Amino acid sequence: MRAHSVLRRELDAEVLRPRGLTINDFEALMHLSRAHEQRLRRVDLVERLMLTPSGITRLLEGLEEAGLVENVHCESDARVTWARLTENGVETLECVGASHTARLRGLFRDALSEDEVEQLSELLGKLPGVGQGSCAA
Amino acid sequence: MRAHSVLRRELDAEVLRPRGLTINDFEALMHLSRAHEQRLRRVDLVERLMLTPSGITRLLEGLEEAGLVENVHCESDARVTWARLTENGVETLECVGASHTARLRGLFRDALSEDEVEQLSELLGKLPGVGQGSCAA
DNA sequence: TAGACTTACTTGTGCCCGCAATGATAGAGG
DNA sequence: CCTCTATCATTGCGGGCACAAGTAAGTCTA
Repeated sequence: MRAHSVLRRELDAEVLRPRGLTINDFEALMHLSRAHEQRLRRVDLVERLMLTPSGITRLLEGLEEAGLVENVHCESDARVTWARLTENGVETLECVGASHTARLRGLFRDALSEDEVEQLSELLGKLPGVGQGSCAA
Repeated sequence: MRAHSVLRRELDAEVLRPRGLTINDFEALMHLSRAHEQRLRRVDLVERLMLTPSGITRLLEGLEEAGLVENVHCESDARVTWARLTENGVETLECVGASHTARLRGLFRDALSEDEVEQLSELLGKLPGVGQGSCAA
């Protein structure tokens, strides 16, 4: 719990806040950029970010307003609306991504060896519900 | 990050919500119960719970309203107001505490061996800013 | 094909909490 | 004794997110 608080605050303050983004904004962009055709359904983001559907709706509202993401409605299933990364979104992610992940790595590397990071990752992965789903960080 | 989300939600939903408490409420009570004379300054709670002063103020507002904590003003330093566990607070903590910590342990024990829990704790403790301060959980 | 159920998403509401600004007290130094 | 700074705490404000309820669309069953 403490570990999470510390890391989250650090990342948030140093890298994202200056650009007006939150950690979840960033992770959403990250997942989109890796997805096929840079687009994902709401439900997919719900699972990947561990938020509720309503949280995702509001998060994407903000991202769309910022011009980083756009809505594309699906032809085969009218219930789903794709969230797709815009050109602008790709660029922003490239700018922010480097310093974000660098900082993240830095925080761990400063404190832990390569092996220890590996161990930690493995241990946390064993916790219930954590195993599946690739993590942006 | 995923690990934290999963655990937190689990604990919150199963044990605390039915009693109208949050995880931070619970941890505050926990720290108070261990403290000398069941009382702590705001700043001490700030550090232990990793919240900001304003967060602690509001949190204690709620606990006081619920009758679990009471304010006692310090004679040697008029700036500080002790937060002290009430009789009612002690009882509530005893009721909730058992099932909460049991569940917490259960979540880890199901997934990790005793040694692994130890390893995990040690690894996380190495992260910057996490080391100092005893954790309620 | 009608009705029941599931799935995908949105909206209203409210809580928790951080940030910035403020007040109040304590201690240090001239 | 009187500032000046550090420390403890609270308040106004806003954002992020969960919960509950609602809508729309797909799927299954008879």
